[in-house]
Amino acid sequence: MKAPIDQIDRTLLRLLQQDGTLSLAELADKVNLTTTPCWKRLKRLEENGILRQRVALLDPIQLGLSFTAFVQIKTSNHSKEWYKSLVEAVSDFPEVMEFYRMAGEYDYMMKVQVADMAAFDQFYKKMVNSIEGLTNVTSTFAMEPLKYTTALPL
Amino acid sequence: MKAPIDQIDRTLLRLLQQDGTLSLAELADKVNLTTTPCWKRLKRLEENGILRQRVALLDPIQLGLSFTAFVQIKTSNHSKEWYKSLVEAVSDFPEVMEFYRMAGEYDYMMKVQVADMAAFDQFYKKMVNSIEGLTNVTSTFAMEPLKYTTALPL
DNA sequence: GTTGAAACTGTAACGCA
DNA sequence: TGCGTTACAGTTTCAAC
Repeated sequence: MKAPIDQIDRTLLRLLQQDGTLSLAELADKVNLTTTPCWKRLKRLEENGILRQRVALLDPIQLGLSFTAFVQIKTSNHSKEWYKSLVEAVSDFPEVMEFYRMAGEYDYMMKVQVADMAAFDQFYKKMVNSIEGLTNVTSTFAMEPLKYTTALPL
Repeated sequence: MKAPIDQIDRTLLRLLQQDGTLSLAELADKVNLTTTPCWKRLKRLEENGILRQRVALLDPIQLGLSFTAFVQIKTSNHSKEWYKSLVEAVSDFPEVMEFYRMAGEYDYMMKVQVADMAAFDQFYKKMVNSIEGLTNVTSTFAMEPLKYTTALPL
């Protein structure tokens, strides 16, 4: 069940997180296997959830969603119930692309992707109004994206 | 050359950024087209760079890379040359998954993905030593990832 | 790890509105 | 110009070796 990941698996993962269109034959070739054993490895990686999903990445600029904001939150309520409702509420916003519970001064941080400042303002009001118990909310804005990758450093 | 994106295109993009394994026939079915026109739309979206790439998303936990840090940077050097060398140097670190020039107190922010605090410390030293002109570097750490998606809110 | 065969997919030429 | 029909080549999937 819990088969360890060897070098070949890692290479396959590295290749696929860079280019998900690689065919089985191409992948097999790059790791010096034939298609079947390569295919079995991929199946296993999918079953184990190491290969979580395959997705298309889109261009935020051409789609008019190039405004990135980071919202940091402080709260005085640290109960489990409040936490659960917060996570649910925030996760339901499609504009929130990342959300973390943080160490340090702020309790939570989220990355928000929207069209422009006006759209962010709308989002902000919507969010703050729908969540009780926030003692401090502060936003910072990205002026220019310099790097974005989904590839883990394997 | 610059064909506008209609509702069908948007639906295709929305579907593919959620699940990149959908076949042409499935996609065509969901937007009430046959495969050929659907295929032509996808080709056009790829050519225009709206559909930028297809990738596999991996599980950071199983790969032992579940430590997320945000590093914020201030600089006194705002020359173009320094900026260029900074962007290049930082982008070359595979641990840096996101990097932004920011408005507000800090000039730059990056998201760093590594194994653990020890690995982060190593990365931190490596980075700070390889970049001149940083007047202030501060790091905050994620204790728990609550949401992560690559899907733009279309 | 290999072979090979069946099912499915992507690709493109061709007509039709 | 955009869509549908059809056919062919390439790919994935998987059983048997």
